[in-house]
Order: sequence, then structure tokens, then C-alpha cells
Amino acid sequence: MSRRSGVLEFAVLGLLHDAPMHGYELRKRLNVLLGSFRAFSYGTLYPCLKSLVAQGFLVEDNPDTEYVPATALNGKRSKIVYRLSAEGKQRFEELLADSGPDAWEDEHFGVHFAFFGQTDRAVRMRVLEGRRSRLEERLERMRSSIARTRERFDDYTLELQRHGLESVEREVRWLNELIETERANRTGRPAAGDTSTSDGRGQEAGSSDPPRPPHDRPGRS
Amino acid sequence: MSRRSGVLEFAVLGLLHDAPMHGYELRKRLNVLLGSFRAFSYGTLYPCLKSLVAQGFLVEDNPDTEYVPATALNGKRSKIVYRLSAEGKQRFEELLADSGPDAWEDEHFGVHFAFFGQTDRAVRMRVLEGRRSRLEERLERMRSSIARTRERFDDYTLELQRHGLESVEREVRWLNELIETERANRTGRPAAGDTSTSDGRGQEAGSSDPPRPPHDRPGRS
DNA sequence: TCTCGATATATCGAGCCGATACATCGGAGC
DNA sequence: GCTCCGATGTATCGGCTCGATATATCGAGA
Repeated sequence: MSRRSGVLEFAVLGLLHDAPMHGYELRKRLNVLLGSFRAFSYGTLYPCLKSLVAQGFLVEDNPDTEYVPATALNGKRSKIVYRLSAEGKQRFEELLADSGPDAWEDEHFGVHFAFFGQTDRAVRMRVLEGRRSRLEERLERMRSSIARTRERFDDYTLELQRHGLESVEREVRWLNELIETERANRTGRPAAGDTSTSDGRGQEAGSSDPPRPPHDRPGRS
Repeated sequence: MSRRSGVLEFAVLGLLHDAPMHGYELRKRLNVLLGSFRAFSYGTLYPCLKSLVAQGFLVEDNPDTEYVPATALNGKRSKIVYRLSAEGKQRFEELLADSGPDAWEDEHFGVHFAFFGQTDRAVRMRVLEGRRSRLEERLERMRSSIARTRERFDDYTLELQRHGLESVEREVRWLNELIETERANRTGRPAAGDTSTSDGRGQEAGSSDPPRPPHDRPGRS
């Protein structure tokens, strides 16, 4: 589990960091959290939850004391509420601090960004700039590819390629705005790059400085 | 094979409609053709080619007469050139004429659009409008979802959702332009809605009227 | 009461990717 | 001429993920 992407693990840990939940609720919030970036199905979520329990990152809060229907078969399938263990909390912090090349690949960037509110400013900057350079490489390849094959395809195919290209260009502009905002919000005090394992701070969301992303006005109704 | 998406089958048939090719070349062109819409790996392509041969849609042009190295093992693995059979050509025409709901889902729309140059105008219109209404449904859901969860997430998460929303909005605007162009290019003669199985027309690309998609100017260098 | 949809957990077949292996060929460098 | 290396070329395997499906409860409404 989570050998390939680890995206789901990260997202689940992050959501359960706020509040305990059961799978059904978790999946709904998951697909809202990640927006149009990614969606997961039950066939992926439930095995992942099991794996996270087996790894010790999650604990099943089995509320046998609470309302259990149990009218049916002896197996009595009731709600299973998952809660983050101490190891799970620590694991989430580790994932938050990761600013390696993986963090700005297609599959990972969305989740990392979704939790930027709990991420150090230095990590945020590295991830944003890494993502941008990644997309600029792709842009270069797409442009030369379109230029090379301009004569070989009909107009609709070229239009599809052009549209894809502009999507990536828009993505880069978005990143530029974000980076610019990060730079503008740079206070005099640099973010404390603590590698200690959550020693003193017992607070849940230790965001001392509000990041304030761009686009204060929602734009349209 | 090709039970779920059929995208690869469609794209392979369409590319081999123009010229015979071997797998390696096919994959390169495939990933250019579909732009940023989709990419396929060898692990998907080669089994699909085998399946298409087994179904009788492709023929292996094994050029034993041409240069065969054969210095190595007795199996002598040389180039395998794939060519469209008559059944394959007919299959491609069928896929081109498909304007059912599947044609405007996420997985299928890109390929269908890539071959719009060989598609009837009536089918093009149905697919574009179907796609647009599909995205507008999604837009509605995303908007209400963001409105409902505005207070539950931090600013970066909301920014991610907003950006996803604007991506879909941009997609709808793009479709609007395309549909408008289709309408403007509507000549007096309606496209012959023939359901016959490619009876008279032996021509390769039977595009009698040039579709002329929007954005004549490439915009930027 | 009976149906229907939302809530809730779980599994299975099949598609698809990434990595990898194997083999050839043309060119760069020596 | 020689070797190394990257592009060309075909092929497979492990495993992640999806869509469909099965099962069961609950609240709302006909």
C-alpha cells in the first residue's frame, strides 16, 4: 500500500488530523478537499485505511458502547471511526515537511498544496518553485512537439494540443501569482526549520503566521 | 481488453488509418495526438495491439523480406508493422459515428475530439453540446460544494478548489467558442446523416467541407 | 407499511502504469 | 576500428486503482 503514490495516505492523515471520522464521511471530504485534482473510490480508500491501521498510524475507535443496531447477522457491521495515533500525527508532520522532487510531481502536488496551511513557508516556496520549473519543462516539450507536427495533423487535433498547452500555461501563471504572494508575505522572521519530533508544541494546527493566499475577492457569486 | 475505456483502441485505429506503423512509433504519435489529455505506456499499448490483431481489426505486416538482423536468438524479434484491415477501417467509422453519452465523458471526449476532422458535423455538435452540459452539471456541484465548505477549510485548500473550479469554467468557455464556430460554419447543405456502413465513399478522409476550428492566430510565439 | 435514497462497509475483476529486461543500431569519442 | 551510450524496438510483471456490485441500516415520504 502507498508504494506508488502515497497521496491517499497523506490526505487521510491530514483529514483525520482535524477530526476523527469513518470511511464514508472521509471519502466525501477527500473528494471535496482535492477538488478536481483527484478523486478516490471506496475500493481504494478502505484497503488504505486497513493498511494505515496495520502500520499503527490510525486507531479504530469502535464505539460498541454507542448506538449499535446489530439487528442483523452476528458479524454486526457498525460504524468504524478512525482516529489518528501519535505515530500517525508524527507521520503527517514528516509528510508535510517533505519538499523533495516528488512533492511537485503531478500526482503529489495537489495534496501538498491542500495542506499548505500547515506547512512551513520555506517548504511551500520550494514546492511551488519546483512545480513551476517542472511545468516549464513540459511547456517547452509541448511547444516544440506542436511546432514539429503542425503539418501532420488536422485542425481539430492541433486545436486540442493548443488547448492543452494553454492549460499548462495558465497553470504556470497561477503558480507565478502564488509565488509572488508568498514573497510579498515574507515577514522578517524566517520560519523556524525545526526537525525535532513535535517536542513542545501540543497545539493541533500550529500556524503561527497566517499565510494569506492570493485572490481575496471570490470573484463571482 | 478495451472493455472499460476503448480510448486506446479508438486512437490506434485512427492513427493507423493514416499510415501503417510499428508500436514504438505509434506510442510516440499517440501521446502527441492526445496532447495533455492522456498518455499510454507500452504495458498498455502492446497488449492492445495484440488484441486488435486477434479481433481482426489489424494485420501484422511482417517484413521478413526486408532487413532482418536475426543475429541473435532463434526467435528473431524484428520490427512489426501494423496495418488497418477492412474490418478495422469499418470499426473506426463506427466509433467516429458514435455520439452516445459515453462520447462526452472525461475519458472519451479527447479522442473523439482529436478525430473531429473525420467526423460528421451533426455528430460533432452533439458531442460538443453533450460535453458542455456535462461540465455545467459538474460546475454546479463544485460551486455548491465550495459554498457549503467555505468555513471548514483553510485558505490554501479553498484556493485549490477555486482553481479547479476556474479550470472547468475555462473548459466551458472553450466549448462555447467551438460550438459557436460550428454554428457559424453551418453551410446550407446539412451533413448527410448516413447510417449505412461506408457504402459508396472509398476516399480516406471524406471531409467534404473544411471545418475550420477557431483561433486562427496561434496567439504567442 | 413500503419504497426510495442516503449512509456505511467491503470485495472483485479488470485496466493501466512504471519498471524492467532484452536486443539492435547509429553516432561520439578515442 | 573500437567501445560506450542513447535512441529504437518489443515484451512482461507486479501492483495500484477504478467501477461495479453486494449487503445492511436509517430517515423521509407516499
